Amino acid sequence: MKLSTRARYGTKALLELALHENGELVPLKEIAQRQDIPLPYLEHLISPLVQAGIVRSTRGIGGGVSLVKPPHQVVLSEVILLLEGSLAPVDCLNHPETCPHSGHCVTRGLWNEVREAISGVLDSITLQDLVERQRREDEP
Amino acid sequence: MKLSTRARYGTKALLELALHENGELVPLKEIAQRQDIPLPYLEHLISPLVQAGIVRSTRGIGGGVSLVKPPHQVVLSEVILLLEGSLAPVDCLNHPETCPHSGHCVTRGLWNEVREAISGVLDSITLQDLVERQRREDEP
DNA sequence: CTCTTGTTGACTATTTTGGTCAACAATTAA
DNA sequence: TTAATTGTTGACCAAAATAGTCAACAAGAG
Repeated sequence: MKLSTRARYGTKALLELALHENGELVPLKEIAQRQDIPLPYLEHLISPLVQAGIVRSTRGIGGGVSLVKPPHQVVLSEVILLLEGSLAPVDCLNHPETCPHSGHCVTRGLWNEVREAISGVLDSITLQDLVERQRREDEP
Repeated sequence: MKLSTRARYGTKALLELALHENGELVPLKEIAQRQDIPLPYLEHLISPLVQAGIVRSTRGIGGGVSLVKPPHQVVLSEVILLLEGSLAPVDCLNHPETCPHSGHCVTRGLWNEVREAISGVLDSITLQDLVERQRREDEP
């Protein structure tokens, strides 16, 4: 039940972007340094975020990446789903056909409740929430 | 964020035991067959459950395993914690010393909320609940 | 046109997971 | 007491997932 580094790194990278409010471009190199992420690995994490329309990018001098939407519109469930592939703790929730017992499996119902609990939390938190927590952490 | 087969198989095995109410001994071979678990693998899953006092075992002819406590006293969080090693989606929750930022990391707080959501569900469900769901599934 | 920065795909290394095998211990029945 | 049965343990192995690297390329800016 561990989160992959993709999800962890990706979340931290987006938080970093959200902290640069005005849609300012931030070079991947800077994100990599500030969040301790290997640059070539970060490049692979950013790519799906760009394709999903969460992040936009510009190349060349002064280039970098930034959020497309304001932080309060980026919900974490969307992010984790994208980076992790799924929020389900077992495959049979997304692909019932892979298990012959899906239709009448009691444990499957259990894992479904776990998934809903996870989604519930991640649906309710946005990048803006993380930004505010960070500010509270930094200043008082 | 996938559950290991250890946790999935283990839960199914315990449910199987809970369905044999009276503390009746069930051979591992039977559990393995009914739940589609490789027998030698199941043996390794049962072992920690025996050591944790959740299951007792008897060898020899007519031997097998059974629950130590009645199903309503076996909480799933205990089981999953045992088989999975942890309910935390990231290691830094259990071992803050492994990450230099633990003390002031915003994402860590987020993952902690996820863990609490998972625990909340698993704390509230016992083997007896699963048994009842199974009965409801079987009979009407 | 060259420097910088992002993009892509192939590749590799490491770790985790899932599973097997064999030797052994305990229990029961013949 | 011996043989069959069933659980126990530890070593071992294979496959898959994960994490990470490298190199070639594309596109902007000076």
